[in-house]
Amino acid sequence: MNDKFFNLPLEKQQRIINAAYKVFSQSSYKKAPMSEIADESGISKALLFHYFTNKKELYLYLWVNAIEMTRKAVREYKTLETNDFFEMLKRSLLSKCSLMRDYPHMYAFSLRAYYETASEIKSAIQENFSDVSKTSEMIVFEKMDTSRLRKDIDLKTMYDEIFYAIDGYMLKKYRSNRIIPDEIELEIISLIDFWKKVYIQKGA
Amino acid sequence: MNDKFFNLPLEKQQRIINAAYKVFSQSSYKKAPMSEIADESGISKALLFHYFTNKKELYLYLWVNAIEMTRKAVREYKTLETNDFFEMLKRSLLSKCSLMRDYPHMYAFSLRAYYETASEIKSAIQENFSDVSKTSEMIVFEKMDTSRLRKDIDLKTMYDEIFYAIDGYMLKKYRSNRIIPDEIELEIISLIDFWKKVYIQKGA
DNA sequence: CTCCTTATTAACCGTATCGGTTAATACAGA
DNA sequence: TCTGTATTAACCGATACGGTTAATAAGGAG
Repeated sequence: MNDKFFNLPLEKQQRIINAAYKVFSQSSYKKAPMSEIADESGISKALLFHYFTNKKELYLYLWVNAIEMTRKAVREYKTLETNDFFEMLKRSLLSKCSLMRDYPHMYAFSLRAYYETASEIKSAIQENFSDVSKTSEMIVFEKMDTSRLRKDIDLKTMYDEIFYAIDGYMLKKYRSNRIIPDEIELEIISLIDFWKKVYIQKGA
Repeated sequence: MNDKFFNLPLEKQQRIINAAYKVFSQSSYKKAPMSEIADESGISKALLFHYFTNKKELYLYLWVNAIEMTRKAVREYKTLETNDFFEMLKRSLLSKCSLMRDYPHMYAFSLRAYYETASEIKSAIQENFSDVSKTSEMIVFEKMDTSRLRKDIDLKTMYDEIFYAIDGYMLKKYRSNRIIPDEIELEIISLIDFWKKVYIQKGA
């Protein structure tokens, strides 16, 4: 890629990669056209190809960028510096909301990219990701303080169910094209409060 | 459309419309090619166009068909003939699993079709659907026996959260390409058992 | 204003794919 | 062998694709 991209005003950089996140999150790699990304970001296709040598390079840049920014946000929100499960959950989701403010379609992009089947892309993708999600799950389970949680329910199921719900919630938001970080943040917080009420042992 | 389609052996009919459900569930209407549907169902494109006059007609046929079959399955499983919420949920999901055995990609298709933006399609779609999902939610709330449920939690949130989780669960299945009805049925049942344990008032 | 560098794009290229058609073939049964 | 039907290969014009090129616009230095 062309390093001059980084000399662009930050707002323009963001406009371009956001357009790319959007287009790549709505279609598969193969069916997502560069021209649509150019149109969406308000620049010419030629300029887009001036900054990114080809489609594959742009896509992989987006991928690496997404992982990096996610890691950074998780760190900034001190997500793993607590052992209260719901606090951890909250920090994790708030960090995602903050990312969403700058990059509304990054979350959907990541989800889709992980399952991307295009051969040119597939290999480069999956290696660096399985550790991110899998090991973070491990860390959570190791650090988690379970003493205040109900004893009669299976924690793994609870954990899975909560993440299913978050994915389902976000899916609905994306499908209906309502990506409003403030609204999402509020609703997520109220969902977490709901889960706390449900899963924390009475009297604990 | 050509009525001769219905003279085809049922297995072949199903192969064709399943291929169509699959392709239309993976790409938007505009980007889903008829040739892919033909290939996927093992017939020539020309024959596909012989049975369905054009792409739009096929799509709308799939849509009407999906609604009709869903309604039928809900009826067959006597979904609304109980007022136990979890029983209702179970019947509703088991009916979907049974549909999934014949039409694995219908669920994903319906979800996507509802939010389809292509102008040629949009108008024809949304009218007949909002009643299906909205009023069924109404019916559930009207019929629902809440006496055994925990009094300290908000029922609407519980309802929403459960359906988010189911959507999130199914999303994962589709993304990872694991549509195995028997497996899904088992996992769904165990999720429902989990919810029962969580939401039913102790001692009720 | 002139010159030079850099940012930006319109126009283009060859190829692939699209929705849809046509004319010919394979196949069945009488 | 004839006849009607099921099926497809080959084709059509249009469009969209990834990527390039050559020219223009913009900006800053002298």
